[in-house]
Amino acid sequence: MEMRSIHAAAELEAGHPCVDCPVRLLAICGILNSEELRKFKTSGATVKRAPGETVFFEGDVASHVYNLTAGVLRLSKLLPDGRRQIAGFPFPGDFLGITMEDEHAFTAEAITPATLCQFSRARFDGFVDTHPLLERRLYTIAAHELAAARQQVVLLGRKTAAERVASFLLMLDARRISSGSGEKLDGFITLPMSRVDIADYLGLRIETVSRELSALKASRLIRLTTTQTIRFVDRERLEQLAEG
Amino acid sequence: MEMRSIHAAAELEAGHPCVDCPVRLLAICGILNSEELRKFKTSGATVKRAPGETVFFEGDVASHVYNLTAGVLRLSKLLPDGRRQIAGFPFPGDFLGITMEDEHAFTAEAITPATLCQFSRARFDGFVDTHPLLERRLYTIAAHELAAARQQVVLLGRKTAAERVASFLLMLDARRISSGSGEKLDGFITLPMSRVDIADYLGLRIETVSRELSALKASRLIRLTTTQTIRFVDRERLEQLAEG
DNA sequence: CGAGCGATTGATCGCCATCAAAGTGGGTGG
DNA sequence: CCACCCACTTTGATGGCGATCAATCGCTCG
Repeated sequence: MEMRSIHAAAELEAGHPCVDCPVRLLAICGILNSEELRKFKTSGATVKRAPGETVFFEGDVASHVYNLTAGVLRLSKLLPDGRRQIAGFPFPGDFLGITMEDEHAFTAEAITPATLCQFSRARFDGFVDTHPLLERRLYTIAAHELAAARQQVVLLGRKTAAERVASFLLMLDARRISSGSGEKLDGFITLPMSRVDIADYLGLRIETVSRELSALKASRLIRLTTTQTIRFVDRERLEQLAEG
Repeated sequence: MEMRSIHAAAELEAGHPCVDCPVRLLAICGILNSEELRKFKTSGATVKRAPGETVFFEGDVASHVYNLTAGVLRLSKLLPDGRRQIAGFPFPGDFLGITMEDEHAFTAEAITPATLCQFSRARFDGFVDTHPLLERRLYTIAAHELAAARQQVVLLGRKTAAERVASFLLMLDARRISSGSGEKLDGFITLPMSRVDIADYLGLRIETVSRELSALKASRLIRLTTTQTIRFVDRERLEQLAEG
């Protein structure tokens, strides 16, 4: 993998914006060779967002698609009275823009400083038409997101507060992204999002999330190094709890 | 549409099993011409299931994919202690088998008498490889299912019992399938599933579903002709309720 | 050092679950 | 044809989990 990464970078001319892309092989671009990638890239642009800033709002015309190269986002939807549900936390390498609708169904906001590759949807669709492998890749991504969404459906429909929090921690660990540092310390996870975001993802209130984390700590299943850093002490019991 | 249907049927040799398929144009096969369809079909088989019978269990090796041609199914998952969550109700024309995993994540069972076209996954994948339009169609289906799943996430995470039931009725109406009869009576819907199934889809208990339906009836938003047949009396207020 | 925001902890409330019982309808056998 | 049965649904009474209201803690930044 290390080898492939170096090799792929070498294929690209110096100064090509994708040379340094940290998620090049992870993301949809990973299946394109350098010549294709150059053509692809010319139709795009790099955009940055500070924490709290929005990439697009629900209801916006879905005129672009994005590839997240750095940082963490949240995908959320508001009910008329202000209730909020978060449908997911895109991480580096994730693709935004799988929809058949004209408008975005969810708002995408940065949680940490974020960098995205932006492409016009029309141009992107045209590019996909001529690259079957890219279409295949999109299908694979959609299938994975569908599986994740249905997992969240089970969590929200039938799990208790304690089970939801346990499931969430393990899910974050499975992604194994230590936001910011990029390191992968075994048995540790960093929570890039606030308690409010966690609550809105799990269908709970912030006080309940806090209480359940404290309970997990008291039961010696986890340890809270800082508010944002969690160490797994007894992963097996955590997994049992998460599965109900 | 009527014309196209007749024309398409005429292209097929007599006795071809797809001639009479009621969802031919709706389903994935709709994009294939007759020659392709014949090759495709030879790799498949027709299977039938009575209400309550299973098409596949969660955990089963996903050795086949299916196209539902008649009837209604439920996609469900059990937690170890018996809690059940239903992730969706496949209707005629729906495709089953979007997954990148080796095993099915959900159990698929018939709610009404059901008929499915079954294909070996390996053969199906091979067929998809040589038919980009089919791949495109699969991506479209996956995108729609993802949107539906995320809508359910919002419902389960943030809506009240009354809002969930109202949303559910409107969602069924949007599909506009009167199970069994195939008729589309405006302002009526037929519920092919039991109260238990509705409850397990909405993350509620059966008593709560029953109470909320009674409350909607008392508020004159709906009328219950039979337990399985619902008439919309005030759709606008129902929609307001459903959106929170 | 104080202001301010996010997180935690405590006290109480309310929605939906649970427990319980009665109503309804469809199928079967006498 | 009717009586019974059984499963499903509805309605009623009570309870508990997580929400809400409220206070304090603790960290960051000015």
